[in-house]
Amino acid sequence: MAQISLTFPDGNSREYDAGITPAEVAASIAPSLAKKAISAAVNGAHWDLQWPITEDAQVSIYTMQDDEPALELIRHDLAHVMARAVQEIWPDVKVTIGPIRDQGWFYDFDRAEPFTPEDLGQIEARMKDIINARDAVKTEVWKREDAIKYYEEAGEPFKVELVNRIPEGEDIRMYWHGDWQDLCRGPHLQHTGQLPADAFKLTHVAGAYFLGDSTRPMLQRIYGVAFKNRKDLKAWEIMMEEAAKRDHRKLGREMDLFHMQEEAPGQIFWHPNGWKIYTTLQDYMRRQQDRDGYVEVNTPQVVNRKLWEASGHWENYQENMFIVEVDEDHAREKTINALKPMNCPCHVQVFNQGLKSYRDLPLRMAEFGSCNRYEPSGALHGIMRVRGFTQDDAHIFCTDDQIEFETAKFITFLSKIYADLGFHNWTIKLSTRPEKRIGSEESWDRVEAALGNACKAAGYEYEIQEGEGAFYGPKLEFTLTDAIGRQWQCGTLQVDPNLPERLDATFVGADGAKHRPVMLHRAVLGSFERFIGILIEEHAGKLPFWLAPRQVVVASIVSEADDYVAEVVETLRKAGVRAEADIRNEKINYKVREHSLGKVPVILAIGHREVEERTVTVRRLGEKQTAVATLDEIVANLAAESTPPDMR
RNA sequence: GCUGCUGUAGCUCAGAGGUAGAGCACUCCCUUGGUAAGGGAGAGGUCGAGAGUUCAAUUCUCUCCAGCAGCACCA
Repeated sequence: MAQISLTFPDGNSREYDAGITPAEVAASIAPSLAKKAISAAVNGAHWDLQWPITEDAQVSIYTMQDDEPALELIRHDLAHVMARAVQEIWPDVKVTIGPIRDQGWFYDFDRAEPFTPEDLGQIEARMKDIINARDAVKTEVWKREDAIKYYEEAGEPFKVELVNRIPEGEDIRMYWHGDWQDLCRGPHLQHTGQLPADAFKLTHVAGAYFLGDSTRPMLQRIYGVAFKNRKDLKAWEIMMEEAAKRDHRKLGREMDLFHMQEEAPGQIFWHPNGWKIYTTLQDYMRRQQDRDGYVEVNTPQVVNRKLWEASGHWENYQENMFIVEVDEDHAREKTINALKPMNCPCHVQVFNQGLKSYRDLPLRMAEFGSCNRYEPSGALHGIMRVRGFTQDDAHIFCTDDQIEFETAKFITFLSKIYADLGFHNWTIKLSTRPEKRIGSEESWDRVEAALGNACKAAGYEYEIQEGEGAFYGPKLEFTLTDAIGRQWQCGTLQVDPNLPERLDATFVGADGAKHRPVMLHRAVLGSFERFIGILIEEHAGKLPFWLAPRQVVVASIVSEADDYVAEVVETLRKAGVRAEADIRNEKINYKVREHSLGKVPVILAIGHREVEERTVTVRRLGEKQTAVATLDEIVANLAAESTPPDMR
């Protein structure tokens, strides 16, 4: 038999017979290692202990000490164990796929009856039995015909389809956990006893389409999470509770920011507190735009379908537009209009008024554009995904040659805004030409390069998303990470030569001839509604002082202080601080509790002492400690703090 | 839009085939209290909407609406 040379992490090499498995290699090193081993790395690939090694390779044996492979295997093996448990309890259930995901895994089943929460408990119990049985995991590579025949006989139509979908030349690998069998690429653990019986949890059931295809029947998906030990599972549970505490829908109610109701699904009734956040943010954005060379416009809400037909939106997005019909009782002839779902066609109309010269370019046209989209009911989510929203939208009309400079300028603009708003952790993704596209290869080459160069010029790295661009041009996406690690795609810049073409936008060039401008669609926040939702969750409601809708409550301790409370409030307001009085007949404990829950950043308490000394006792949200300040001091400090970051 | 679940007072939730309950919030009274709930009294509900079964429906059934979780979607 041929010999191969395996090199280990410590640099030593040993000769083995070709076809040796990592399990045997581990045994040759130490019996204890063979027992502890979970999988291996062979030339960097994650390798099952049972897979043969046929050529010289770098090999390392993984144990549960190696976090990444350990978690991958735990979650993946648990997916199989769960599917086995389900089929043991309900033999008529059909299995489909069960990949790992996030902190756990899911597995999709076809079953007439819905799974109930009680079923999940039963499945979990059975899974623990399987783990305790320490069943061996076995694997084999099968011929396609054999696998198909096997699944046909087993009555597993989804598996037959999955086997058929495996590309020619790829192994068709079968796995067994005990007697239970599944089609799987692997790798897997040695036996089910390597799984932690106390560090996983089935979280919920939901519908999911087979292979994500909404034209196919819906399956039932069971989600689970798993970790290496009980402690990590607990930490995850605490993290979930933390996320629930930050939920903007809950905080929106508690802080009296907004509400939504049945009569206007997906639309927001902003209360005074929430609207203060909104207008403060909008004022800030307007200042940034003004400074960065934008002009601001405002365009109609209800626009005749002719424009949407010309722009191409009618054809592609009619289903998602709010249609407004005006009938003959109201007008001479019936007209069909749509609430604008986006601002760009209207901006082209503004551009098209009068002749534009190359000297007018780049023309940066901004609008806080109120848009309405008929989003599918299942997509709605608090104020994050709504049917009525306002974009911080702008279109930069420019020449091809100006794309790179304008993009770099935009990235710099966006980075300052994110920094001002407290987001320092964000990334750029460049989406390149998709399969279905218009335009020449040369122009795609040029524009993709322009975007990439612009990122570098602005000093940022970017990640490429192959084939994810729009059919008419590439785009940049700006994704920020929040305080608890969630990612939000907010900013975007999209190159569009198509719409100017469709709506016949032109400018007169230096040569006296008409030319076609290109449009850069761009947004920093995305929509105010969603961004405010993100801000609320990022800060768990404790917004930075300048954005906090209620900044200061001046609370009396005794009613003799009422006049001085009024004076303090008045003085703060004159200094530009949002202050209000609380002179209710309640104890200071009660007032502190209530305003703390309302996330008011500063409470000024006023009793006899403060009245006499013309001071205030300052209590900051989240701090137990109080401090005494003179009225002059506190007004000066809070006025400074209330100043938006760009005006300091 | 799809699958599943949910809808009872402003909020959080309990409840039962015979037209409803708690805590907090609200109003009034007492209390003037020094940093996360002082005490008492009172008021408040077409039980999401419509239809059906029944002597009787908020409760059971169906349809619709909305919300929640996930999927699909996100120009």
